Amino acid sequence: MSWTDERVELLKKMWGEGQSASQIAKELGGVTRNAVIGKVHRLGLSNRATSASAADASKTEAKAKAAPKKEAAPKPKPKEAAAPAPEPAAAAPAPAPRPAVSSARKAIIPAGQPLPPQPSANEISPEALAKVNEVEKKSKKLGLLELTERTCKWPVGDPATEDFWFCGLPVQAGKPYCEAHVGVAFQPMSSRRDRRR
DNA sequence: CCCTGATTCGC
DNA sequence: GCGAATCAGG
Repeated sequence: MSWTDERVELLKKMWGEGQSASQIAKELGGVTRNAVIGKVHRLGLSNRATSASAADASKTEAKAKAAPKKEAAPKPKPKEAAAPAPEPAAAAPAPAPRPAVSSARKAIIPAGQPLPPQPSANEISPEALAKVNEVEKKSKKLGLLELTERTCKWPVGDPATEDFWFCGLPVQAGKPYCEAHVGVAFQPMSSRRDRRR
């Protein structure tokens, strides 16, 4: 397969939509994700706000620091070495559905930033709960000793009885739970707004 | 081990 | 230009 105009267009489209290289490769067919990534680079469209790229970006920067950029180091007062970053949401893990770009090195963010479909990541969606309910049906019912790094560790049932097991479904990226359970495990905001008395 | 993208380098 | 191999990270 070659990179015809149409295929490139589809590549651009999907990449812009935030699809992963493997997904794009699968959709295109006849190419591997490596081919897709390679093409993406050659096309010049690269940086997309992703965790991997972000982490790698810092590495790359450190490695090939030839660009004459000024690292802003505003430290007029050498009193405190480390600036205490205000983290009000310490209690809530709150995984941002939209990973904001840590810092645009060079205005690389296109104007029409295509955001991935984000229905409404707020509150606990009934769908998520239903999903969990369904997941529990086909959970692998693993025992504690059967859990591995990539098995969902969501407990199901009553630990005091025999009706207790762990979900055990495959997790993906370093998360402790499967997709469904991640949805209910991490709830950015509580349904309670303000405690009023 | 599953996945992600980034980079390299022979073709 | 292409992409497999490799690298680096979650």
